[in-house]
Amino acid sequence: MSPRRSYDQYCSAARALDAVGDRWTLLIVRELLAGPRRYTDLHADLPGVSTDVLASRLKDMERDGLTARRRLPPPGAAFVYELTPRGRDLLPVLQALGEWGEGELGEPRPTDAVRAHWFALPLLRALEGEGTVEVSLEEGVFHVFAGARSGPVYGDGPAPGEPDARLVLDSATCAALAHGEGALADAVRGGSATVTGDSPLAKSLRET
Amino acid sequence: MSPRRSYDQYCSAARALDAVGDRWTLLIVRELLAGPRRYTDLHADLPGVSTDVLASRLKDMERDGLTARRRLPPPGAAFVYELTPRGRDLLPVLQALGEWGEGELGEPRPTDAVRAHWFALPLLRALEGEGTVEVSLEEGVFHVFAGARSGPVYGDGPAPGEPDARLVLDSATCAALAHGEGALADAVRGGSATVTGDSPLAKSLRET
DNA sequence: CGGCATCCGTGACGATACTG
DNA sequence: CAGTATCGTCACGGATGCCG
Repeated sequence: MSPRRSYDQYCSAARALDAVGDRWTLLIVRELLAGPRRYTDLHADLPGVSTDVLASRLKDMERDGLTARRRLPPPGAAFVYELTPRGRDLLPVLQALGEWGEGELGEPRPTDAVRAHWFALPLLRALEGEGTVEVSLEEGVFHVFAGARSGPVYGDGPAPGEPDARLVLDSATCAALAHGEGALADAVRGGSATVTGDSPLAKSLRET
Repeated sequence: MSPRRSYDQYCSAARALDAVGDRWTLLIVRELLAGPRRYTDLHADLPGVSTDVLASRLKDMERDGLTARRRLPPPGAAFVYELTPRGRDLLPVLQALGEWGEGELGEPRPTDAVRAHWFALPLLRALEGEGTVEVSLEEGVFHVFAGARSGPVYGDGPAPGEPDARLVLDSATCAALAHGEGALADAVRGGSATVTGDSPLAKSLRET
């Protein structure tokens, strides 16, 4: 079960760490920000987590109101885990961590796992406006819902329906995007990125 | 030593958790945001941490560039630990955690430790402008440096020198401040808070 | 006395195997 | 597919000891 080991400090940050400070918990939230996921999918996208720890965390998170367990309607009646609004509110925490962590990211190490939708978190900060953007990296395709107020924040694979903009670039450019001003415009000019679409969002992307 | 257990994921949030995801690490950062502290002071303000874990975390954090160990000039030549700029950049992470954690804070539990300067983190977000504010709670006195770009972000005890504003309130009001609009103005009107000072910062406090 | 290092019991973690 | 069971290992928390 969860932190029966509380810090026992009357401090909101310590209370937050009581709930999400355990190993893997925030990474599970990162996965669920992509929408409802099955146990096996979570396990596949969290290399290194053991089955019992994943099961234990999911129980804790449900008890603490971060996630809900729901049975999918047939066919394919499986269980999925999804974030509650309270759990979704952890997005700023993950963004702050991600922003800080970009300073340590560097090049991928040989031992590093990579998933395309992990680039969604830093990309989200760089996006102004609202709309759906589909992003194609060599590592795979994902999509982000900029400005979404409920439901998934991003997702794996192509966007459901026609996106407001399509982005084709390499992962290095995608990582650089979160950092700088004009990085995308420069990348487009340099040929290492392509923006497709005529929505306001696509236009603003070309100018950023 | 530190996370010899890396998540091994090419993701900036996971990298951040590699560095600061260990138990106690972020709470040590919270303490050091108040300025340089000695080992014994850290141990006193982090009830529950064992001596060896504290020593180990401080070593890890120094190795990872989050903190520096410095010898104080005589008299009283002791070692102090302080944040590097890189470590200070974790402030947004702690603020995001603190903001989220306020939803779980509630009333102090009998087992909870309390330190006055733990209220500085949520208060900082509520402060517009720049300047020094001295805050007096029943639990003690602390001060915050709003808009500080280097050096400590807050501190225990009275402000060094004359603050731009003085605040007298109870901890419940202080906790409520971070949440709402006009909370401080209402508290002043209701008599549960007092603002002293004629600086622009004090004026803006009275109006917020 | 401040600043750790050592020892020890308990619990959390990671890997594998197994079951409904 | 979705976990539970088992087990070895390591991290944590508490106490105590050492050393300047």
